[in-house]
Amino acid sequence: MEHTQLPRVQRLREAGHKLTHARLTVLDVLEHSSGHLTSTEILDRVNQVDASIGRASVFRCLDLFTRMSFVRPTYIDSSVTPAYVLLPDGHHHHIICTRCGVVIEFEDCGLGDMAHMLEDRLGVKLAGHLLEFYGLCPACAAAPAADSEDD
Amino acid sequence: MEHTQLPRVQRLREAGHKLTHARLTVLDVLEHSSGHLTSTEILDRVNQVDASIGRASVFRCLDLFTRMSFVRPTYIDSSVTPAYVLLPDGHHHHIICTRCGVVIEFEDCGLGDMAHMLEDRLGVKLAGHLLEFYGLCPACAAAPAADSEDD
DNA sequence: TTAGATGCAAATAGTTTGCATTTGT
DNA sequence: ACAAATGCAAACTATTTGCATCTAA
Repeated sequence: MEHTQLPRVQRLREAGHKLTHARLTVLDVLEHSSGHLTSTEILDRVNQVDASIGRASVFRCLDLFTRMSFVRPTYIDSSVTPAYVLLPDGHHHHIICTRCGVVIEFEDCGLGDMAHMLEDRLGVKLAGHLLEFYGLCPACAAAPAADSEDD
Repeated sequence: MEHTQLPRVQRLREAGHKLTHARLTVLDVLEHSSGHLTSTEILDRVNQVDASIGRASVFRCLDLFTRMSFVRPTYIDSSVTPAYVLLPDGHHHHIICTRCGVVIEFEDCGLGDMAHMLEDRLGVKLAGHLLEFYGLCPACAAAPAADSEDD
């Protein structure tokens, strides 16, 4: 299992954190994910890769990564467990299919402008944003409806 | 304890839900809050008002209210428990101050256009979206830095 | 070498469920 | 009156902690 040496790894090191196997593995799992995983899913995938990594360590990683802004726990639906959204350096956001769960990423978002307008109008100083659309992916949109929709 | 007869109560009734004491109390607590409370805080306040209301009912209310879009569970910081943010009637989004945690709501978002463009371009069918900006509220932006920005 | 990080498993929290009873309509 | 909702308490799930050991630097 090779751990892609992305900037995040550098950031970890520069912040004085050891580049341990557990951390690299969790990071790897996150970076190879759709961008949205619950703690349970992460736990699961990490253990698939290396069953010797303890649950506690995974949570500790998640906590560290949240603190380092690698990731942000979010509530997508009313589920009990938060989804950890990997905060990308670049600006790509996603569309989550509410039926099959597929995540479609897109980069172009006009939010830079919007952010500036908000800063201007509200006096805030914005640093980042999270944009997610919910709906049906092309496949599910084409498939015959199975349940009621909500707007 | 009088329960302010806001539209939400009507909405409950119209959706065919009974206006029970538990529901009205939880709603009341939410509506008299700063706008974001954790389940534990809600539980707590509800019991302060009426200790006979069970925890389960509070969770059931929270669930119902989430489903009715009265409230949205959100992660403000990396805390374990979600904060239930009371959603105003209109379609709106928010800016979360990463320093003091205040939530500033705004309504105007050009996402309708963006959504249409995405539907067109990607073949998806969008139903909703979540937009959150992170940054500093006017007060925090103005205040002298108190601690390091990054750990 | 040495402090920081880990894994384990037990302890805690947070949330849900089943069911008899109560309550809103 | 009747179905929906409740309260209780037990069942569950998710997360954290203490501590001896291990490992990255």
